[in-house]
Amino acid sequence: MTRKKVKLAYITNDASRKATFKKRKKGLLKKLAELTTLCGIEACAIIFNPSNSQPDLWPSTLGLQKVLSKFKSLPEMEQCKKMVNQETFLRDRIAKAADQLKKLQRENREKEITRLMFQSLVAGATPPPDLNVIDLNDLGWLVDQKMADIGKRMESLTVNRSSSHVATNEPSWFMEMVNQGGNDEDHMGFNIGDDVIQLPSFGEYDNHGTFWSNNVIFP
Amino acid sequence: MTRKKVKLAYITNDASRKATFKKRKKGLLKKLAELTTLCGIEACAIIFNPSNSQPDLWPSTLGLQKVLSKFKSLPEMEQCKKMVNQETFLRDRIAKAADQLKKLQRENREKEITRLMFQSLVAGATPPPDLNVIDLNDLGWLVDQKMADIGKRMESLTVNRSSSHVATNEPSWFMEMVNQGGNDEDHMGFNIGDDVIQLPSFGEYDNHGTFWSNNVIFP
DNA sequence: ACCTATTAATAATG
DNA sequence: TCATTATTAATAGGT
Repeated sequence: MTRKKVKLAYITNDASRKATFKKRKKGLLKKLAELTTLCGIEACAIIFNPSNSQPDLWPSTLGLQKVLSKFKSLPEMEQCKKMVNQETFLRDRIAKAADQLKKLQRENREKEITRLMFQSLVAGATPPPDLNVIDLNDLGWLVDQKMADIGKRMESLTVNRSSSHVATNEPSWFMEMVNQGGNDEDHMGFNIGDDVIQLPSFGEYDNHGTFWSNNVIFP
Repeated sequence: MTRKKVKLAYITNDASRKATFKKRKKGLLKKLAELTTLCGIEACAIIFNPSNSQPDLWPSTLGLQKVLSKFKSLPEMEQCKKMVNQETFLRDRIAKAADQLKKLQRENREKEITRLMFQSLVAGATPPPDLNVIDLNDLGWLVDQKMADIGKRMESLTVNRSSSHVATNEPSWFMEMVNQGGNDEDHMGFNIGDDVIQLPSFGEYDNHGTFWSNNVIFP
């Protein structure tokens, strides 16, 4: 979980696997200790270690025995309830990944349409060749949104012309376009001659009730 | 582990404890699943849940039984070896905390003496009233160090007078004093009239073999 | 339940 | 192996 996002798969390299095992076992047992302390519960763990023949146990043998006997004293039916198995975990993980994928796809779609919009604004630019109905719909929606934002902005400027403080109801994407400072990463842009036009990123701050077509495409 | 550093103690508030239990149990089991996958080992956990009577188990009952029987089949002696108990964890944690305390105390000492040094440099400043022998020793040592650094810096400037690139053997604390840009936090300073003099922070970059008295005071 | 600021865990490296 | 550091993951408190 650092320097690199680790793939959840058996680590084939012996040294790495051993090192990871050591670190993660330590971290896991620490977590378990914290859980029992924080929540005042009983719990135990048995971790077999192929290179040691003896398993790592937590908590001490006595505590472990206590938990085990308590567990064994439960009727079988009770033991099976509330069971958490690998399948549950995998389903959970897949669902999460799918959610994130969907979110990213929506973001990408938004950025793509935004790029289209600005591309279309450039005088003499070749029109994007392959716009289908869905693209055009989204593009139209986005343009409407932006125009509305600009309208609000103008109104705000008119109303607050004499006041010195910044109006609070400005669309943030507009502010981002105005304030071009800061880091250039993640920004889209295009060139006209030697001028670079910075486009806003329309990220998290652009939450005007998104209604993108890929809500349908990726339900 | 966020928004606030949590104290490792039983959570008395019922709702908080329940929420924490839920979150942490989930995290713990995820870690356990990862450990088994990454390292190709067998492990299990039993977590009793006071509000549910049924314990949370991992992995599925079958896997758990397998691990348990494997464990029970070991001779008692083997079971006890490699045992990790709460005392070990507490000792570990205490040792770690003590180390960090020591480190911080050393850093504080260093900053304090540095502050003294610069205070003493101000013309007409009232001399700090309660300097004992140890303080004076450290102060003298620090002054010697800084003078040596300054000497090196001057030499470096003399040697490299005509070259345009920055000499690499400059003491970093000196560079920090010269380059006053960036954030002001963590810097010490004092005023003369309306001028603010920024002092360097002597943090991690000031590792000229520190030899502070609190090495003795806090062994 | 979800969010995000913050702390904790840890992969890679020396 | 141990320490460091850059990065990701877990999660406390709040909505």
